[in-house]
Amino acid sequence: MNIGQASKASGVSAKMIRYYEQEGLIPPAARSLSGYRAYTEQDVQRLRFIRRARDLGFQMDGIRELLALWSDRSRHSSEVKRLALDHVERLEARMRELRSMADTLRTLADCCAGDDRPDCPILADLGQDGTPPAPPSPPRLRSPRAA
Amino acid sequence: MNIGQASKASGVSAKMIRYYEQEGLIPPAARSLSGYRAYTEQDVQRLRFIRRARDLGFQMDGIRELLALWSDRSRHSSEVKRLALDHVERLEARMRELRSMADTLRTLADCCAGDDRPDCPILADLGQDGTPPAPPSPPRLRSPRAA
DNA sequence: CTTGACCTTGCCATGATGGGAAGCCCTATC
DNA sequence: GATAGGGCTTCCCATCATGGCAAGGTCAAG
Repeated sequence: MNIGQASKASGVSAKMIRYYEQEGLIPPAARSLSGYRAYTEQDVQRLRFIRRARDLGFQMDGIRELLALWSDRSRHSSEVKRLALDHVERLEARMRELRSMADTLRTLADCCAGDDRPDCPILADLGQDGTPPAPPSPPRLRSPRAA
Repeated sequence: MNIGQASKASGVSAKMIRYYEQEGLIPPAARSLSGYRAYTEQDVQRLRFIRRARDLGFQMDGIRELLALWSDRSRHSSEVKRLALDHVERLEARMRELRSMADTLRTLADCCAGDDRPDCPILADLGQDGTPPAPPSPPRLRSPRAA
């Protein structure tokens, strides 16, 4: 099977197949006399594994570890599980970051009239020194003593 | 104010300040006789604006638009709001992607014993052909007519 | 004047991916 | 057998935002 067929069969672009080979994620492919890379069903299976892992948000290093465990018949499933759960934690940490951004922005947008006037708490906030939008802060009372 | 001070005051690294200048996000800084960049409070404020926007997950293009609106005194707040809400949508779309990955992985991990045996549904799933773990699909009936 | 901290520019690297060029190979069709 | 079109090869470049490093100029304090 040439690289084009392997690409279609695995869902990994030919470009990425060559890249994975270069990075050692897959062994160097066999070559035909004319230098074309030749793939077996087994190779394609490995590529599919990589694609599935990538779809789950793993990156090269994580995929490398998964592949190592995959081909290690004396592995302990606890190792795989730990890798997976660690990754779930990373994903969830990232989600929390995004949630925080989205919440902040949504709150600001809720305070924005969204009409044809220029006044906008979103820009006002971005242009401000501090970090938070506007806590309770009853805008400047008479005596700034307790500020 | 030299770039170091501006960096500290804005929370943007000197490296990034130069990069933003090169990319046109901020105007070319004034220069001292010896070629050092010189910043005013106003410049620092613009840098802080950029940093805050970046912290909210905007990238250069979005920041560029926000900056344009920021310095456009005839802007309509509706434009700003639209930008903000569009970005909230992008953030939430990304969160949904991550959620889906995490859920899939969590489900697989839940099915994994996590002991010292090698059997592991996580690896088994990654090594599989199809995308989902196991739909109903009663594998190959007698007549593939209707396939 | 020396030292050390700061600034300058320029180049390189990241991670995963795509684009494109120049050139070779294979197959089908005439 | 020649030609056309598509697939393959390698190599280089670009992304986006960021950091690192190196060589050299500048400044302030001692």
